[in-house]
Amino acid sequence: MAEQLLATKMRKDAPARRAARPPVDKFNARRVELAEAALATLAELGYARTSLREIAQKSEFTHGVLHYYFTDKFDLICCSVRYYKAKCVTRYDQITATARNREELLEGFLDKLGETIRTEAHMHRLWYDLRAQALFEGAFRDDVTAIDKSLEDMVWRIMSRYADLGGKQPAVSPEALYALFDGLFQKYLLRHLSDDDRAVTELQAELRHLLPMIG
Amino acid sequence: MAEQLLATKMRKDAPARRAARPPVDKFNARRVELAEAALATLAELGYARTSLREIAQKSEFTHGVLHYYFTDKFDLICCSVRYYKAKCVTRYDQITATARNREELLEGFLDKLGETIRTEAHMHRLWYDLRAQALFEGAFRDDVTAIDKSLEDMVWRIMSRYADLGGKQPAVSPEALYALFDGLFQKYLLRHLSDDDRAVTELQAELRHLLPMIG
DNA sequence: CGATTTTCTTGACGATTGACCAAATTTATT
DNA sequence: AATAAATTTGGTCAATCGTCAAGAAAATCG
Repeated sequence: MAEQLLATKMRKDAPARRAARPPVDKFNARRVELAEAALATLAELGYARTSLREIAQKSEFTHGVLHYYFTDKFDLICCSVRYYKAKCVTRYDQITATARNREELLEGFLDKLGETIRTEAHMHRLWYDLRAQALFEGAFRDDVTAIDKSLEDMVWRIMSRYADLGGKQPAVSPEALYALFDGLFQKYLLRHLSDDDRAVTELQAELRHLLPMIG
Repeated sequence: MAEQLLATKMRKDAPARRAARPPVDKFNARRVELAEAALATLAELGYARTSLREIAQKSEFTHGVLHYYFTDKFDLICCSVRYYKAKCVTRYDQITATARNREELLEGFLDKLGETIRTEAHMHRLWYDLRAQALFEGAFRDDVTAIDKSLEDMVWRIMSRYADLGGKQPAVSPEALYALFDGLFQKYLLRHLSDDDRAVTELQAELRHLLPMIG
């Protein structure tokens, strides 16, 4: 899972012993544990109201330990964002790989989409929050851009397979397709979080109507 | 311009004299003035780092006056958001009304689009920031949803006219069209703010290729 | 077991925040 | 001009922020 990318802070004595086996990435394991607490806090409160003390409270440690594992708040949040990425981009791969016809792929995709918007709405809103922060804070831009690309690829894999199962080619570019999906998802996520019970169903209906037109 | 919508706080003696002519909305005029300062601050710093003192510093007043015209920070920001709306949604109406053929409309639209993303990038990123905040803070949701609808209508007016000039009908729903435009704009705005000089040109190229396919 | 290192807690710091208020000032009314 | 009302100032308040350092606790090792 490319833990190496998460290690932006090194323990002081790391270079001394390179082959020390068991505790090699106990350090990084704890970083990931704290990053998870950070993600949970960010998803609940949003970037603007997330403090280090709140994050620590969601973990099993006190606030001081965050500065032992991370150089500062940016380091922690960037680590969280990178960790977040890995959990998202393979969400539909199983369906894409196993679906045997267009119907199966479409309905499998819409099911999974509905499930994630219902059960992980807070994580999705966090993504849109962080992407907006990247418009202001340059420190987030590389990570956000990379995640955007991963999501674009993910959407393209689904659409390519869908078109392929119909012997067609997608009628739009990968970036236009992702823009469309992303824009729709964002809109219906807001409706869902506003307690609109029809939001998920109508998003699925919109996509069910849209996909056959695209590929 | 429906200033009434901006008046969420009333002066104490307002009900006493209804027909008092000149100072009727001097109160609201100052609210708007402060809302403009708030918008400028939000566009520069983002929601997360915008404080009342920073806003006051961008105005010609001190921070205490904000609590004279607004009940609290939410009241001020909501007022700013409503004020923001009026400035955006008519941006392309002139071109839509005067264009005499598809080419003229398309190029006029793309010109205006390029101009606004270049000169008003900070205001655009503020919009995406506030829309993300609405995912967390219910107090923003009604205003954000209303603005989203206004923007959807704006995009639909352009597309309808464009299709009409070609004797066609738009091939997608208004919401799908807006989702597509919004998603693309958001992506290229990030690129533009990341000092990617090709961002605006490539956004225009993408849309130049896309519009003829839609209507 | 004792020594050493790693990990974690605790409390403090300077700065900043939104909110609030009394007094000073300006503007309008009589 | 005198009075009243509206507006603005500037300071205070309690709360909270990120950061840091000193030392307790736990783990590791000779």
